[in-house]
Amino acid sequence: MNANKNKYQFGDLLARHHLKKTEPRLRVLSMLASKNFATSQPDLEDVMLDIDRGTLYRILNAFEEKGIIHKVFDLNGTANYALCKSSCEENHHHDEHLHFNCVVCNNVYCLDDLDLPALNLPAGFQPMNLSLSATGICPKCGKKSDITEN
Amino acid sequence: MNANKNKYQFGDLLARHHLKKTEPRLRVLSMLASKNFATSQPDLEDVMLDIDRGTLYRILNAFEEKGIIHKVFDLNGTANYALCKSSCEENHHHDEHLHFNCVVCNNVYCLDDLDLPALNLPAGFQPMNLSLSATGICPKCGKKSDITEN
DNA sequence: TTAAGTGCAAAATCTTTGCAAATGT
DNA sequence: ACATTTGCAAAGATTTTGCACTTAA
Repeated sequence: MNANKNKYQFGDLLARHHLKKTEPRLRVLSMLASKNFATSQPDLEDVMLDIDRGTLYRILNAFEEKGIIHKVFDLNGTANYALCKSSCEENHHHDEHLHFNCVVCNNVYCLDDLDLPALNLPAGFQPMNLSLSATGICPKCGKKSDITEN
Repeated sequence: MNANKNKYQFGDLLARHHLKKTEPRLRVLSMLASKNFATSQPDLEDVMLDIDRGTLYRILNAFEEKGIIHKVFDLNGTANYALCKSSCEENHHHDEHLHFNCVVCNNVYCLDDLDLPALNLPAGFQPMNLSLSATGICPKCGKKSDITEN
């Protein structure tokens, strides 16, 4: 079963980061794992009404500090969270990263495995991390409007 | 005189957008114009203690709606504001844009006139706006640490 | 003169924090 | 059994809003 497999994986993941395997944490992890785009704190809260808001903040902050998830800001400046890919789980995050912000559904897609073209910055700027973010229409919303037009 | 010249320019700018030329607005404009990086609301507030906080929010929102300034979020998710370049003053913002986020001073530099390399997105994603954001060390902070190392 | 903008104060949000009870190891 | 984590409630911070007064056009 996938759910069980994930539970093991998540338990492991938490253990590796010296975090106790608690129910709220596992639920946050599986929620984030189930989506291919980043989820905002309000959205998480809506789905997990029974988890205390303060606890949710603490969980998200802890996960972020440990590098389990990363935070991106959407068009409204709201923090959205996504699981880090395995390659950035241990301390250093990916160097290059594309975030696609859909103007319709407002979801943030993390398109990690895209090779970004080289970039030449003005003199003196020392980049540590590049992230390209695009706004536009995501496949899901693009499809919807096609249908509407029929 | 530069100050006077700016006042005229800003008055004009406001008029073009059907906004009254008020003192708080002119001060916000000249503050933003004086920097080559985006300024956060808290920073603006600190400098302009005598302008009411609510008014400041309203001014910034009005400017943003009119396309006079644009908003970018820094590493902490705080909104930072910068004057739009002339090319994006009228309604549509620049398509391509580089924001450089300094991890030391936390300033956000808008490096507009940089040509971004072409990018190929996964199928279905329709980009409307691309913006590359980098984190790293800005020239000013890079220089400081050089000196410290001597 | 009058519509728009400001300042002040109150409300609505959003986020963090302290502490006692519950939970994982 | 003990250190962590949770839930609840209170405190802080941030942002928005209503309204009377002021100001630019």
